[in-house]
Amino acid sequence: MFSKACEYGIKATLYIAQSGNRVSLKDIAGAIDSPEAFTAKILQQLARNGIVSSVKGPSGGFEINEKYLPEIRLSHIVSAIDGMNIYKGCGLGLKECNESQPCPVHDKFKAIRNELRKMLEETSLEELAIGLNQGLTFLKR
Amino acid sequence: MFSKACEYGIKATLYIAQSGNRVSLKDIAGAIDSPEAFTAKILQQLARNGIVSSVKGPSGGFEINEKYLPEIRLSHIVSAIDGMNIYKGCGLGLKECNESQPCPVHDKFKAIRNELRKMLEETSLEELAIGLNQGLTFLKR
DNA sequence: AGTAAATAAGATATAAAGGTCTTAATATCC
DNA sequence: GGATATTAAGACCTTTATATCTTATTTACT
Repeated sequence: MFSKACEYGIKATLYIAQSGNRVSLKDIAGAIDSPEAFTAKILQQLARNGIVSSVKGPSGGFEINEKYLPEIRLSHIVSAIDGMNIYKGCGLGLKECNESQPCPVHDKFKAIRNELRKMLEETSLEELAIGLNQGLTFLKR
Repeated sequence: MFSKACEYGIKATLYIAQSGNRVSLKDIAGAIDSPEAFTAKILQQLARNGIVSSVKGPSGGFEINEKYLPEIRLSHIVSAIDGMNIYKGCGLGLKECNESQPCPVHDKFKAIRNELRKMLEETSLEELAIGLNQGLTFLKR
């Protein structure tokens, strides 16, 4: 469904959100069981997109402004990393595919993709962090 | 959503279904605008899985037994080519993820994936071929 | 100021997906 | 039986995604 980068991105952001304070790359990679250097790349990308902020130097790391936390949705992370590919683009790979000249599965795909989009747009980091903090959900296994 | 191979596989099978008789690789690749040699690979895979049958030699090609046509679902093609990855596997890439120890998006993903599965299992080639034959839907653009 | 601890950025390496090429096998037609 | 048209199979090439390594840059602390 998502790229590996996007999976790591979501998990990393969730870990930062759930921790409530600044955390180091090493902590993040450890907590979500991801390759450290690759995770760094993804966090840089998220930082450039304003989803997390990074602090250099000793006791540096990544953090999320408490104030913005409730507004961050999964859709923000996904589009920062995977772009809009999931939302648009034909399910069968046609260069163009729309209501007037659709591929054979156009309507059926559209319905499902809309569900997915809706879900990603409605799900906030804050909401997901609750289950994590209660020990009901997990970022690695 | 699907691999390129799977996209070509669906389009190729649809073209064969819609044509109603035996068609050559060249015809198929032309009709769905796909690389010929790569399409051949995919058709071989579909033939091994019994979804299409192939005939060698002059006037050979690929065909689908009329009798089985109404029973072929998108899910058959997808699982023949992409395997079960779409159905199972954690949305965030956890090695294990289930009701008792789920990832933070487990339930939300599950709902959408079930929709997708349902759609693929319920959609028959025959059904999709109708729109194609009526010129309402397209396999290339 | 100097040192150490962190992230940033760019170059490089590896693996997987996507795609091509060559040779073999099979069937048709003369 | 030989020539030709087709698919089958396997080796190979190319591109993209995944991952690592190296060298800045920034900041805290002494």
